[in-house]
Amino acid sequence: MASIKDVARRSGVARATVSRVITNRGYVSAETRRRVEAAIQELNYIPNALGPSLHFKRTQTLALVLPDITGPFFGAIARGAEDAANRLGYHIILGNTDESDEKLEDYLLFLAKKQVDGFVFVPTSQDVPKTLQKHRIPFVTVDRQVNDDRVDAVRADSVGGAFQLTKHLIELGHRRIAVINGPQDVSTACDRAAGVIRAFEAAGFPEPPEIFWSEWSESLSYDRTKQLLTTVPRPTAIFATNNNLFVGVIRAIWEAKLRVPEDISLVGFDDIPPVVPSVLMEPLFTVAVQPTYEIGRRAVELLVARLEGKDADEYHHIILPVDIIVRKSSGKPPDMNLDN
Amino acid sequence: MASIKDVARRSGVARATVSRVITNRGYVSAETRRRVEAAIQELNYIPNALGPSLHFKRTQTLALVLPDITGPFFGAIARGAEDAANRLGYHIILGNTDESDEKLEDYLLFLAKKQVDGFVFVPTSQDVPKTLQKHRIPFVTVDRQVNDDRVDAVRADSVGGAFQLTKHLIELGHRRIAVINGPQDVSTACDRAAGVIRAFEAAGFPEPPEIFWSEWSESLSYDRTKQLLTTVPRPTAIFATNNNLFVGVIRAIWEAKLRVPEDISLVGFDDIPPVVPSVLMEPLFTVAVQPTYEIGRRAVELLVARLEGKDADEYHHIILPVDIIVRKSSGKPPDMNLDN
DNA sequence: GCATGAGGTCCCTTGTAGGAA
DNA sequence: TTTCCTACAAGGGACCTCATG
Repeated sequence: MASIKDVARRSGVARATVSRVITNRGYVSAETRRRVEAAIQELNYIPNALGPSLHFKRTQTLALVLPDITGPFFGAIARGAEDAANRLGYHIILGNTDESDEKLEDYLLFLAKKQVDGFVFVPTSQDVPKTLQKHRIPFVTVDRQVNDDRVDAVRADSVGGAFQLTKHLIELGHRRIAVINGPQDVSTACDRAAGVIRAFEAAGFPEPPEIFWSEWSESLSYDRTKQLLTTVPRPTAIFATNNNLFVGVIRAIWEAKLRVPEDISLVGFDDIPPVVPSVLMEPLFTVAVQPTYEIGRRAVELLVARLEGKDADEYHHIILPVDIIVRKSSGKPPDMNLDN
Repeated sequence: MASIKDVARRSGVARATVSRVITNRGYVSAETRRRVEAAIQELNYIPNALGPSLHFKRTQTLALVLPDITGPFFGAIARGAEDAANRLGYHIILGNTDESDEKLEDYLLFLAKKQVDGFVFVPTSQDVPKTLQKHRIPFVTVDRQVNDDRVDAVRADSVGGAFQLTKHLIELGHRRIAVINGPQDVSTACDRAAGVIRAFEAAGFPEPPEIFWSEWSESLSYDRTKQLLTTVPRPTAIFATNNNLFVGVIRAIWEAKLRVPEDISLVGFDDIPPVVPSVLMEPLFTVAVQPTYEIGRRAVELLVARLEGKDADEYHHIILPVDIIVRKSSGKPPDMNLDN
């Protein structure tokens, strides 16, 4: 690989002059510039970015570490992040944690060694990872919160989304609403539970609804829902707090041959991916949709702003609104007349 | 950020000694090692990988450049690639091209400056990108072919998949099969057309089926299918050669209120993502499924093998088999009795 | 003031050569 | 001789100072 030295020799100038040509700084005569550019062509010279990185202590590289790039939710976040990074002159290194704390710490450490300028990551626990804490590397959390306010964070309004969905069910007349939720140590699950509870309080109900905590797992959700359908009286509506859980619920409902929404109403967080047009799905699902692409985009923008020293002392929590899309999976409860 | 120099000063030894402690090479007394390790702790020292990268001309970083990380096909490829890279001690920088030649070249050039060790990319045209050709940077193409055999490549068996699907339709009795295909300058589209033609030849039919070339676009596929349904006699089966096209076909069929497979049979390349369990979809689709995760994994393994100098003169074309999953969207043609 | 060259320093780490105990 | 450690160069580039036309 040709280096700046080779170009200098070939064009008969000093290294500094080549540097001046490339960076477009300082005085360079037209003739010299021509000769240098010719040498660059002939040698197929590509400037080595490691030099400047070493010099400026900047690699123009960010790390994006999330549970799993496969799937529409984190996939779209990644795309939003990559687009923003690209626009701002950065590149993105990707890491998948599969929700493992250990894997997350591994990535953080290795990528810190590689001198990435900052991290965008989805927390796998409530704690700020040690590596970041110890080494004061800039970062932005996405999707989930950590138990420290002095961080930059971008996430969707889980509380609001859950509140709206629940309010929607309540307004339709539902009282026995079951919530199939994620793990208790993940902030999005807690927030969605909080939104449900708030909606019940706002409606003046004395008792909060039953909330089932587990993993973000389709099969656990399926099992739980099957069990739930045997209780008497049966819930008139089920709220699944993410995509995976929702699928488990749907499967169980389908198998029980219940009609939606005539026998039971369903609402969920995160939309069904649009690959299969919704026209194919009966019923069409009422959901809260998170602005995934925006989450990724805003996270990178926030991180880059911090890297460039804006608002050095302030921490930003960006909470993006979710869209409530009311479709056909939610309707009046079957026992409305009995209930009231 | 503390550097090796700071550690050396703090522990009262030379830089090289610190290096020996870190890399576990050469002679270091137990006492010196202890002192150095203490200093590393106290200073929160993280070795800067830019140093070794400069020295060894290796960054342990690969680039993955594909059309769009969003969506199940490239998403799974990315995951397979990242897992393999991680296992082999590499990291992955991600780029999205949106099928643009220009964006692809941009990424290649910028990432070459960053000294990535090699590229895995999805070609956006039949030509090997200039940057790679000129600078002899190792690379592996995935999914699509380029018009040069002297490259490493990993892809699924499009010809075979299309052959099998078509054969399946022919065996069911179909003769008027329409193929909704991608652009003529993308190898996967050509290969799938070739597979269809080969199946017709194998069956001893004099005429090949009608193949409609366009973009990988849902809406174009939708338009084309609507038009197609007005022809007399109507095709008895449609083969959509990728996911997007398939969705367009399905939409058009749905709107025309045709029954599948009673009125018309449908087969497609790439499965519908499993987020919505197939139990929800009527009918269940007959498809050729590509081993996406494997494609990504094998591509990175192949690239790393080349980087490490194995088989320096040989080029590997890895063609992975596709799974034909026969479900309910394909059946006997409605006019079977008339036709025969 | 303009245009360049020469030379050095810095960024960080590693490998080699060689000195000292 | 063996063990332990230091000094130096190299790797690629940016930038700065001086000096010289």
